[in-house]
Amino acid sequence: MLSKKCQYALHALIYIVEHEDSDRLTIQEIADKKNIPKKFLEGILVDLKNAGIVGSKKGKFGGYYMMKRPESVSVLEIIRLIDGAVAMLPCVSLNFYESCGRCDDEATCRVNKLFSAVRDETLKILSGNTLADLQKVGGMGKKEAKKVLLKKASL
Amino acid sequence: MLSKKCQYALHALIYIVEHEDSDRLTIQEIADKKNIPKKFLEGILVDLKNAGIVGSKKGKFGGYYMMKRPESVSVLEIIRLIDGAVAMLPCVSLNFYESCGRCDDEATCRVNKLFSAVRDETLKILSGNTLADLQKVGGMGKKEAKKVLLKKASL
DNA sequence: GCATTCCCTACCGATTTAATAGATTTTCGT
DNA sequence: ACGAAAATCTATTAAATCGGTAGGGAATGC
Repeated sequence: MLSKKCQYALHALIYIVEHEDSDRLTIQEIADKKNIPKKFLEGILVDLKNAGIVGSKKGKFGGYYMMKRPESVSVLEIIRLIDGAVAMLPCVSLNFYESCGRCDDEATCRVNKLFSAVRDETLKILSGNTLADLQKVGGMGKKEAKKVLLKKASL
Repeated sequence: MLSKKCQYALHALIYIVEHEDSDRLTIQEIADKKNIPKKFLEGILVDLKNAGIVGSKKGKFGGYYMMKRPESVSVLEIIRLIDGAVAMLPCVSLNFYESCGRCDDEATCRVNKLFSAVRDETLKILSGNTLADLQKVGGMGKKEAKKVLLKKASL
């Protein structure tokens, strides 16, 4: 499961992308519209800012806006930023690897093999789709959206 | 991430399947061989027993053994039993659904669509492979194993 | 009867999660 | 210069979860 923090981050980002025209969005507005605790969202946006994904302006008429282009921000990078590992086992994680301590040889470990496969399939989808891609599937039906999201992922 | 408990459960089960010939395996032996805290493993095996996956015998020369056939126990069912939801969001979980409270309509929610796709791909692999399938990929190389695991999953 | 083994209930400490509080700094309009 | 509005910083908290332990009880075989 993604943490609430990560879920909030994704929804907040999508909201920001959706409203790129209105050039400053306050924490308060995002919190209200997306039903996120304001103070909690505050910290999330700082993380996103430190990662260079959004920018901010202080003071009156300040607020947040996209820094990177939506088509260059993958969902994967948000998850890794906020939650860390995506893999279901530490010993198959690419970015947060740790030995599991149970198998003496990972190359022959059956569990390792299975969850490596799961990881690969998951990463394909999460790295292959950006905030911009999510915008596009907005109006589509379930089936069509899935097809598009998976096609994107197989590149 | 799977919990340690779930990782222990999978490794323990695989060990039991691998040693089906020696007809009783004690907690102590499994704990030693798989490097799992004995007392912790105790509780795990009770869960697996209550689910009808393994059986046990008390007293001297007692121990654990497989109750269900390895080819009828999917990895998915172990995970659901021990950890619960597999999906990355509560609102896309089939067995542990909860509303996320952020989107007013799940049918049009972009996040929901994306993680539904991830869930589908993940479930295909985890439900399509059993403890017996894991045995088979034991000796294979990475590439070959992956191919087999994914083929199994596409049925 | 005794050793062995599973089984049950309870507990514990550390960490993480989700959230809140309060004070500070920056910025803008007037 | 002033005041309102906004982001920012530091600290704290309450609750839940995780990983693990303790200790006794119950069944079984010799």
